[in-house]
This record gives sequence, structure tokens and C-alpha cells, in this order.
Amino acid sequence: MPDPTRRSERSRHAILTAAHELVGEVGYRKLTIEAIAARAGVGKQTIYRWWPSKGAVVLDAMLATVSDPADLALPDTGDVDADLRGVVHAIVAELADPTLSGTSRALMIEIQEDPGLAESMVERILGPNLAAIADRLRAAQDAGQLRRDLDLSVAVEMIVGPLYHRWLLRTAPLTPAYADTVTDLALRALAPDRLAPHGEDRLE
Amino acid sequence: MPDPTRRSERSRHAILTAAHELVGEVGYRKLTIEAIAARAGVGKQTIYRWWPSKGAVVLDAMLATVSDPADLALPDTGDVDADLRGVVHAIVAELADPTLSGTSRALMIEIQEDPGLAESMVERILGPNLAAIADRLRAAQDAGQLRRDLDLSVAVEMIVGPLYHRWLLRTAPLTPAYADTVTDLALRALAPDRLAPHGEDRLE
Amino acid sequence: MPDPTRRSERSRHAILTAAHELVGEVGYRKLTIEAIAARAGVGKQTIYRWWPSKGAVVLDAMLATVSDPADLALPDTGDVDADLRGVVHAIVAELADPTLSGTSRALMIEIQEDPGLAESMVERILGPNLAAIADRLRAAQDAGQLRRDLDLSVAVEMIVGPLYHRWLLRTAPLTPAYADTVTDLALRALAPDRLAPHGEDRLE
Amino acid sequence: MPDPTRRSERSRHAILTAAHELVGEVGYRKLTIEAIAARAGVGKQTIYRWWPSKGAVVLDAMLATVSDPADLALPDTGDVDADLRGVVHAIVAELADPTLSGTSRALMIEIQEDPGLAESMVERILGPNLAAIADRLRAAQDAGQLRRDLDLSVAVEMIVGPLYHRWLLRTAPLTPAYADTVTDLALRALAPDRLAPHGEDRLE
DNA sequence: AGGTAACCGAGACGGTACGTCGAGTCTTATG
DNA sequence: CATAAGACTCGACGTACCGTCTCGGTTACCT
Repeated sequence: MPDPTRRSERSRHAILTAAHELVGEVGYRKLTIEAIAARAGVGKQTIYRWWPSKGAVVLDAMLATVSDPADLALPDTGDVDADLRGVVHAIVAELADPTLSGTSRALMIEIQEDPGLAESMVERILGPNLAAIADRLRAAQDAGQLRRDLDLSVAVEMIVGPLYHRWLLRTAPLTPAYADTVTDLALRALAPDRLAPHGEDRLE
Repeated sequence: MPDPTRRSERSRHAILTAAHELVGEVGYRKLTIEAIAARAGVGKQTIYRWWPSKGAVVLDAMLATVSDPADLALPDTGDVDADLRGVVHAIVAELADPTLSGTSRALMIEIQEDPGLAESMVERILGPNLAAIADRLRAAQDAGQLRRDLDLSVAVEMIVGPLYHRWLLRTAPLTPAYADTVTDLALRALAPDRLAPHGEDRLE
Repeated sequence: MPDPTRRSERSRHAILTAAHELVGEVGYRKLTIEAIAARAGVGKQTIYRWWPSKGAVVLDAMLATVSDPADLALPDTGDVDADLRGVVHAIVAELADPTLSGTSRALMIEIQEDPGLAESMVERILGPNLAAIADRLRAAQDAGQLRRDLDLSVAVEMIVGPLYHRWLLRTAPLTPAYADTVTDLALRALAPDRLAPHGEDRLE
Repeated sequence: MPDPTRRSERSRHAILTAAHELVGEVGYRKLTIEAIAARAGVGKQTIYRWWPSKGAVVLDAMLATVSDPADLALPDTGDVDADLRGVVHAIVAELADPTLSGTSRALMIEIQEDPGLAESMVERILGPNLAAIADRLRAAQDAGQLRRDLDLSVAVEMIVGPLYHRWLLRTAPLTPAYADTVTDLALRALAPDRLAPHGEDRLE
């Protein structure tokens, strides 16, 4: 239970930078706390004092490189399809980038056996990203472009679920074309019933 | 380059059993070759001689517990919706079972960093499972219940993608109700256009 | 170069008490500055400011518990043998007492590697104690009970040397009976030659 | 509980050599297990597997440099005084040698807080050395040069006790002249009563 | 009376070594 | 020659203390 007000900003920054660099150089599996400490010119204890695990350090390092949460927001051009294609392409690009992808994959691994890390991962990275998509979908829903009875978090997962499925399970390559196909299909699922435009949509 | 004909079946079996048990008891991360060898009453070298990695042992252990590929096939009652609910419920149940889930999660982890393992994983476990669903969808397509222009492997991923998304990313609990919602939405996406039953469906 | 006039007596006392207690509880080797500071409710720096080493703290702690130098003096009943038995028994008792012995042993340890400490140890504790014995022997010498050519400091060591030998080298238990035997033998060595009472004793 | 028959002689030897060298180079206090392992080209675990403590390693290293126990035996020229002077001078010389002395002093320290080490120290080094002196004294006793009622181990301690006292307590320098004085005095104590050559000596 | 310089408790910091664990390799004895 | 057993080298783990270095806070002296 250290006192955060006395924390050394210099050390914190050096640690996150070192972690970020090293994860790119040697990969997450071969990344060691010892190496981070050495590179950062810091005692190991200083890392253990402030982070519970290697995963937590890397998560913070990743967040530090991510810019402010405002630009997570999707544009709203009125064209849901186009706006969604923007995000899914960005997701595909990010997951294809070897560096980012390596770290992401590593964190995916860690959260499989570390519920605490999973929680902060969801809270700080995944959650905001999915929420941004959900926001755009809500706007579309308000504009009558989507069914009114949708659970928006499910709607989001209809879109990103198949993308992550390919990335994580490696059943087939994750391409922009695939992302487009998935988006089209998903929007078809989310669209209001065309036969009963004035009735009550009911799902489930 | 060991001689497989002289391999001890007793040892092979003991190793796979021990690996299966241990992955359930301590999780994949804390699973060690040493512990497997000790539990199996086997020399470490015997494991290193026949398997290249911890993941390979666990994969074999999982395959050994999996029953014959024939009963992967989905029933065809004529009602796609019902037949799919059967599989998705089975998937949800399997991923909820702590023992089975432990091993599966372990393999998910390992394939993130071992492409070779990923390949044999897809080939021997994931592939057959997804193919079984694809087969049922093909039958439905042939019966005119689904769009004719579907890429069936994409279709399958529209259904299972969101399920694995929840399981692996832990954004929300994976429940049978969720599986039903996803299946309904997916089928809505995969169904032929209802407004132009005589026209040509066109996707993309 | 701290200013001794501003030194906190409260802290000084708490540190010495804590050191004394801890050396009895965990032994000298496992005694840490950190533990002393914690037990004394004192910042580590306060210890480092006033003492150069762990040994110096313990030496001071011991001196603080030692009573005034006046009662080091041996009684002079006229019977050297009896008077010496008094001291040697006291030494044996002190070295047998687990608490006192712990601290003494600690200092013995420390002076092995710290000549400066050894010097002040000899000056402030060992010296006065040995001098007290030497004083009694001198009286006996003056009374004609001991050889006239004795180096008194050697004489003292003939008596206490064997005692410390057992205590420090642990070759055999240190008992009052052993102390008596040693004293008898030593006195026999120190006594004037009985065959030539009128001649000049000459040693070396 | 490792199996000693499978122990690597190569490693054992390298460790003892490294320990011996390092203790001479940096002293006992700054000697670390890690440095020994590195110098010996050995895993730390190999040291921990076979020795319980740093002190035990150094003790073994010291023993390894000591030649066979046969040459501990004192010569018997018929002149006890001369023969004893030989050993005490050897002891003084050994305790004056900075290298040997450093290690010896270190072991003295260790045995103060490690009874197990103390035991093997006594058993393997101190014991045999003292026994060798006792043997010579026994011969003198048989020759009628010493009192018949002597406890020989006490007799030995009358001689070496004062020597170790100076060495360990650092009250005064340990010189050959001091050793001679002590030996003379001790022999005077141990000699048979000259006034009653035919009577029964009785001590205590 | 206010300023300031020291001590003080607290504890974060960069380090070093600890003793343990497991990886993957090598050796020995047994079948 | 495969095996069970386990010793080996190596590297990282997470912990404990070291001695130094800020932090506020509280005296005690000095203008």
C-alpha cells in the first residue's frame, strides 16, 4: 500500500517506455520484468510496487501510447454502412500491424488467466472502443435505420465478433474484404423489418 | 529422431491424462512439464522426446478426450433455427464447463504464439466443428432457406464469432440467451430477401 | 556532520532499546536496520545519521544496559582463589544467559570485521573488565601470593582465555566446574615457586 | 534429498576452488553464492543442492586445501616444551596470515549463529587439531612430565585458550613471544607437584 | 514574531543478493 | 535403445535490505 502522491513520475514514464520498446523488440513472451527494470534504470521493486503483473505494465504501456479517448468516436456522416466500414477497417489494420498485434495478442492471453487484468482491460480499452461503435449505432437507431428493439452491445458484437474470431482462432486470414462482408451481413440483421415498417419489431 | 515403433503406449497415455488433469487443476499458465512428468510417473525426457512444446501435449490431451468426429454432425430436422440453437447451446455449455473450458482456453492461448500449433488446432479441432455447422447451413441453403450467394464459412462465423468474442474477451457473460439472440440475428442476416423472393439476392 | 545538541533523546533511547530487544529475538545476523527503525518508530535516516554501522548501534545498546564501572571491581577478601571464582562464575553466568549472551556474541562477531569497532569495544567494555581482574591479581602479587615477574595482562588471559575459548569455539559446554578447574590450574601457574621460596622466581 | 552417488565431481571441485579464490579476493563478508556459482561455471541450484549455507561451502573449501590429517600430529622429541612451542608458533603464524585468518575469522562468526556449522567445524577442524595436542600431552603425562589427574582437553585449552582470546577479542597483538609465555605458564600449571613427587596429585 | 535551518517519521528510490522454480539438456541404471 | 529418475546450466522470479534521497511536520535558534 504505497503512497501514490510520492510516486516518481520519472520512473513511471521510464518503465512504460521501456516496456513498450521491449515488447516490440523481443515480444511479450520473452519480455521480463528484469529487462524492463534494467532498460528503465529502475529497481525491480519499483515495478512490483506499482503494478501487480507484467500484463498490467504492458497494458499501461499500451494505454500510454494511445491518444485521448475523444478520437475513438466514430464520425456520423448519416451513412451507417460507410461509418462502420471505417472502424472495421481500422480494427483490421491494427490487428494486422505486427507490433500492436503482438502486444494485443499477449494481453488477450493474459486475461484468459487473470480476471483482474481482464476487468481493467475491458474497462480501459475494449469497453471504450465498443462503446464508441455502440454510440454510432444508437444514432442510427434513433434515425430509424436500425431496429428499435436492439440490445446495442449485442449489435456491436455481431460486427466485431467475427473479426476477432478470425484473429484469435486463426481459422482464416483477417482481411478488409472479410470485414466488409461481415459488416454488410450484420447491418442486414440489424435493419428494421422491411415488410412491417409501421409495426413493432420484436426480437426474441 | 526417435523411433515411434518403440514408443511406450503406457507413458503416452499417462502423460496425456496427467496433462488433462493438471490443466483443469492449476490452469494452463501454471502447468509445467515437470508437473506433468511427475504426475505421469514419467521422465521429463520422455515428454521432450515426443512433443515439441507444452501446447502440443495439451492439444493431444484434448483430442484424446474428444469423441469420434461422426457425432459432430448436426441433426437436420428441417428447422434451421432449432438445429442451430442445439449447437450454440452445446458450445455455450462447453465453454462454461470449467474443465473443458480450461483446456480450450489453454489452447487458445498457445496458438496465439505458435502458428504451427494454430494450424494443427484449426485442422484437427476447430475446422471439423465449424465444417459441421457449415454443412447444416448448406442443407438449409439448398432448401432455399438461406441466401444463395453466401460464403458459408463467413455465415458460420456470424454465428460463432460473437460467442467466442464474449468468451475470450470477457466483456460480458456468455449465456444461452445471448446465444439465442445472436442466432436469431444471424439467421435474419442470412435469410433470403423477403421483399424480392423471386429476384436475385445479391450480397456485395 | 549533524548537530548533537539537537539530537532527539527519545529516538536515541528507542533505537537502543529496539536493537537490544531484537538482537535477543532474532540474533545478530538477522538483525536489520530496517527492523530496528520500525520497532523504534523511527526513520531509517535517524539511525544512519548517528551510527556508522549496525555493530555500533548494538555496542551502544549493550553499554546502555551495562551498569556503572564501579561495580566491576572484585572484592578483596585476601583469598585470591575465592575472589577469582566469583568473577569467573559471573562470566560463565553472563555468557550462559541467552539475552546477554546474544548481544555479546553479536559484538564478538562484528569486531571480527570492523577493527574500529573492535577498538572501542576493547576500550569501553573488555578493557575495564579485564583491568578489574588484573587489579585483584596485582593486590595478590603485592601480598606475595603470586610470582613477582608476572605480566598481569597475560595472567588475566590465562584465566579468561580458556573460558572464552569454549564459549566462542563451542568445543565443549562452558560450566562453572570448568571455570573452577581453569582457575585452579591458572593459579598454580601463577603461584611463586614453592621449592625455592627465598630465590628469585624467573619466568622467561 | 539428492542422490550423492550421482553428484558431479567436476562441479564440486569447481565450486570449492572458486570459493577459496573468492574468499581470498573479496573477503568472506562480500563473498556471495552468486559469485561462486558464476566463477565456478555452475548453476546456483547446484550449490544450494549440496550445501546448506555459505559457511558450509567455505568450510569445505578450507578443508580441501588442508592436507591429510596425519601431519597434524606433533613431533615427540621428548621435550614437551619444545614440541608445544612448535604448535603454538604454527597457530600464531596461521592466525596472522591475512588470507587464512580472514576465512577462519569468518567461520568463527558463522558458528556463532549456526549450531550445525559449529558442530561440523569442531568435528572436522578444531577437534582434530586440539586432539593432536592432547595426544602429545598424553605422552608427556605417561612419561611422568605432567600431573596424572589432568583432564587433557582442559590442559589443551589452557594453552590455546589465551591465544584465541587475543585473536578473537583483539585486546592485544598475538605474537610468538606471547605464545611462548603462555606455554611456559601453562606447563608450569600442568607439571606434577614438585614437593610431593611420590604422592597422589589431586586437582579439584 | 518570523524566518530558516536542522532533526524527525515516513517511505520511495536504485541496487544487490537472496533462495526458489522451471526450462531444456545430459547422464546413469534398468528393462 | 526407450525409459524413469534426476542432476546439471541457465535465467527469471518475487522478496528483503541496503544506504541514499525526497517529502512534510515540528522544534529551536537567529535575527
